[in-house]
Amino acid sequence: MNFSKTASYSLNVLSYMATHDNNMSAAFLHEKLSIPYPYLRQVLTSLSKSGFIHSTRGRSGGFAFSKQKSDIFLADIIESTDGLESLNKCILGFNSCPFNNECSMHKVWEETRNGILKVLKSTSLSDLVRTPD
Amino acid sequence: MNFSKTASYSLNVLSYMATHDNNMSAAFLHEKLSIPYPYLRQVLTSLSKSGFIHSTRGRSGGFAFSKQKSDIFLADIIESTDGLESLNKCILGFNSCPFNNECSMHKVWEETRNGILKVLKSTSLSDLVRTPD
DNA sequence: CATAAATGATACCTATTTGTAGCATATTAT
DNA sequence: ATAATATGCTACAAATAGGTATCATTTATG
Ligand code: SF4
Ligand code: SF4
Repeated sequence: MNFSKTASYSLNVLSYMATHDNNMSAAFLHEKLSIPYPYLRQVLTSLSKSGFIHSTRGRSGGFAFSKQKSDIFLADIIESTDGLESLNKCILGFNSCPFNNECSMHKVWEETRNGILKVLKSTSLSDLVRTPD
Repeated sequence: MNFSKTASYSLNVLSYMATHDNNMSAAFLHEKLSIPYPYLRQVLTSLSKSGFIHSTRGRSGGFAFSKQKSDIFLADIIESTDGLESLNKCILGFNSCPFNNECSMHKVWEETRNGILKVLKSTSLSDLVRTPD
């Protein structure tokens, strides 16, 4: 009942970058966020390939946003890592529903997941900014 | 962003049993729910050990509820499989929050997860019954 | 130019989850 | 009694997720 580590690390990295701006190296992010360095490298590469950020190589290289922070929504980040399909499954784990979509969980779960989706789709990285340390 | 297979299978099995009553064998449940038979066996044993159901061995054995269906809440089932702690983590994946618990996701996520918890804690197996096939 | 500091790419290892197999034991029908 | 049909137990295998290690390439700086 939570996102994968990869998704969490991605949110973590991007939200940190969004609130501190400018170019950041993997080594710096590793130090700040305590994400295992080699794993973090992979996550950053993958975020680059997804188009959220881009890299510059060489001595003072690192990663920076490729798009406006206001154009990157949390749902985009989850979509690129875990996918969002899981939010459309029966919470009881049935593949074919024996209750004709009418058991007492159905509606309430539908509303909950729509709520989650709505928040993820309407919150961009620029919306997160509050009191960064 | 969903429960483990073990948790889903457990919900699936128990909700099926709740709406069809009486003693059921693993073989029968396997046929009805298409859960891999050996895995299902393990799940059923584990649900027995958790006290939701009990088994009787031998030729006409199988599994039946040990408690009133109205006393088994979905939250109990999730607790015994995946645990519920995951619902208390920062959605952005921070261990120590750099936003002083004030980023724009915090409150909304808190409300969402409290909503999920509330539903899981207030829905018992007997509440599920609707139009079983 | 040489060095240091960065990413690109990729192969590998480890832990967890999911799924399989087999034998022991219990109970019922015949 | 014996066979059939159950679960108990437990070891193993496969798939996935999480994490590590290495070397090549790029670029700024002295
Ligand atoms: S009605 Fe209940 S069992 Fe059927 S799909 Fe909806 S949540 Fe699942
Ligand atoms: S304020 Fe935001 S980053 Fe901090 S714990 Fe809450 S959700 Fe996580």
